[in-house]
Amino acid sequence: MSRTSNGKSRASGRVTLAAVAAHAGVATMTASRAISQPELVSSLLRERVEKAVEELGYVPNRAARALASSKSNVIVVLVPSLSNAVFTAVLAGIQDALDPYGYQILIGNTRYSDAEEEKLLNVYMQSNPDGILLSGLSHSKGVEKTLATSRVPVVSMMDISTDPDRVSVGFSQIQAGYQMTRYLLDKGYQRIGFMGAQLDERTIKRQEGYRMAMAEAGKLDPTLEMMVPDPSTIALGAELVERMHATMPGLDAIFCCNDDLAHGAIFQCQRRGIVVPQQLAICGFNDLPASALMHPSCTTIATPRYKVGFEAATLLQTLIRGEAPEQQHIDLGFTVMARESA
Amino acid sequence: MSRTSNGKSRASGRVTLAAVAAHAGVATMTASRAISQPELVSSLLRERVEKAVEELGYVPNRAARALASSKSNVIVVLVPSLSNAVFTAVLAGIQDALDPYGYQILIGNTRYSDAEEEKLLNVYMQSNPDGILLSGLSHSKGVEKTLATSRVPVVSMMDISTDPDRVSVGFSQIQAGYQMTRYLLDKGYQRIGFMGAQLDERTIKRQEGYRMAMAEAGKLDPTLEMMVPDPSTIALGAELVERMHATMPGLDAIFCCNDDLAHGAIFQCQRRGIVVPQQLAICGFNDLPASALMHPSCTTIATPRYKVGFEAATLLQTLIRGEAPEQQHIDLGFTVMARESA
DNA sequence: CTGAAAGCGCTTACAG
DNA sequence: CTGAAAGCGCTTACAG
Repeated sequence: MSRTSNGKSRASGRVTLAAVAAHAGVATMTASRAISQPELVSSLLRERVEKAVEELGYVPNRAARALASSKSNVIVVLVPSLSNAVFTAVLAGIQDALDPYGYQILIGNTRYSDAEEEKLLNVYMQSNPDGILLSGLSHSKGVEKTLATSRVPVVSMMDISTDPDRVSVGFSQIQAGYQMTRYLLDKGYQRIGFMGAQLDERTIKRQEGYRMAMAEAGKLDPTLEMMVPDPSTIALGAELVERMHATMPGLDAIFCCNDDLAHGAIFQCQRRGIVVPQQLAICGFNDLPASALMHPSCTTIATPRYKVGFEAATLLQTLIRGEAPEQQHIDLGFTVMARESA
Repeated sequence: MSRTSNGKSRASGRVTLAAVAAHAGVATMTASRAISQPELVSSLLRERVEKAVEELGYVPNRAARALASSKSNVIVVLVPSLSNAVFTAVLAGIQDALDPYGYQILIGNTRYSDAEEEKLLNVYMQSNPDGILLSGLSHSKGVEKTLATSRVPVVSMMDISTDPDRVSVGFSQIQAGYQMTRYLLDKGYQRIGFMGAQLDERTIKRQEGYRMAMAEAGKLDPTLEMMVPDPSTIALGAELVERMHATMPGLDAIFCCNDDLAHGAIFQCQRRGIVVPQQLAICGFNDLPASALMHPSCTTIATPRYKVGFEAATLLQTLIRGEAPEQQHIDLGFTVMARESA
């Protein structure tokens, strides 16, 4: 009806709340409430507003709402990889936990780089997020500073911290590395190698657990460790098992820091006629879907990645509401999956 | 300096552009320009503004910028899955193409549901996106309507359309299904089955290509098709190969609609002692990393998924700038990867 | 339960 | 090259 259009308007052309209100014959304020807090509006006016919304095809402007309310309803999630099935499962858990609450999730892929993480965080801070989910416990000084000055609630995922100033959801990467190695030792393997790639925080901690167990058994031998900075892939696992087999005499088992490497190692052994586990035992970490089904099936550690995402997002909401969490650090544990390959 | 703080302020507490300007002794407008279009500001003032930004730790408010400029710098991407490596590769391509231009990417996971896609799109429209990237060519009426009325540039990914009102980047799913089947026929296989899951648009089109080739060869037989709506997984491939082998007499090859199913089928054959490809040939679709490395290696179709994302995002930017694209439909092709399993 | 006014933090459109 | 004014489309904080 009352379409004000003087040539020099800056209006976007979209239907505004004011237009809806005019159409419904109420004040803008009433239209706003009818949409956001309908229980505060009489059913008569509420229905008129709803009808106007429908007829005009009104779409709320999120930027305007965020600016006026200084609540963005945005949650930032930073993960090291999107191609790694572990983190897509974490994301699924986050989405399922947040879905009913109308948050907009901003996903940042740090590509395992602290510098990239810092860059992404700084960009995402422009969106004034209500909360932040981070992967891992160790971050750049810049990230620590940004988080400290912004006072936005943060939950760390994948590992568990003991820091009273932090909130974390995950499991002990060191303990998991330790238990996998103990499993191999208990099975009687003598010369157990460690295959690590990417060299991110989690790889290093699993290696630390491996070393603890090996030292405890009096079998620690640094020449049995193969650590490379390349991204973890099946192809790399195939290549490294070849190198380890050739250069580490007497090697009878390999603890691969994740399942991709382990699968590649198993495939390569099949191709080369090395019988797994009789000639060489192989185990991995994460329990990806193929691990249970490949032949031989892959011994590994099952990790609660979906649950990590779900619980972390749930905990973050508690913090956003300003409530104190029941637990600041939630240990979701892990399970050794004994299968055919080791 | 001039900190105005009367008790009833609605200010967020964050450092504003106005504060930066005051600190630098310039007008807000000048501070704005020094940040967004520095070439329009004298170096003297520009440096004073930069210093103020640094000293105050200014973080721009993206909502305010979006509202004032009615440019969101947001690009919406809707994919059917985040756990499927195909779409994470597409996303990587999109991110690499968009990264230099400061867009914020809003990723929506439709979970292979048209209804979910419609819901997500409606929510994301509130962010007033500059452009939209969609997966596939077929969408709900609601989605079509929203896109038509909003007039936001859209590029469809994964398949190629011929519709002059659309813009698309991908390859012909039908042709790829046809060529894979022709490959099997040329190899001499007689009774070639089709294993399809999820029953999404792409599965259906690959099946269509399979049927074309089989009919052409006079070998089309509907009893050789196994179609189930469940999500495609390795476990499902293992289960379905078992059913097909048991119920389809004389079956000598299976075209699985994707690599997950094919890998599961190959693993299961190994477990059951069915020799691949001598007793049963298996091929897949997409060329996931494991396909080249597993034993036997998996014959499949290599798809340009990273490139689809990259080119689609590049094309979208052309549309956003209001330019006419050189080509409205970009066919990136595909490659039959002949390996050991078929 | 309803509404008029002011303001969120920026940029546009002018003017000089 | 610089700046004062107005406005983007909502919500907050009041008042009635």
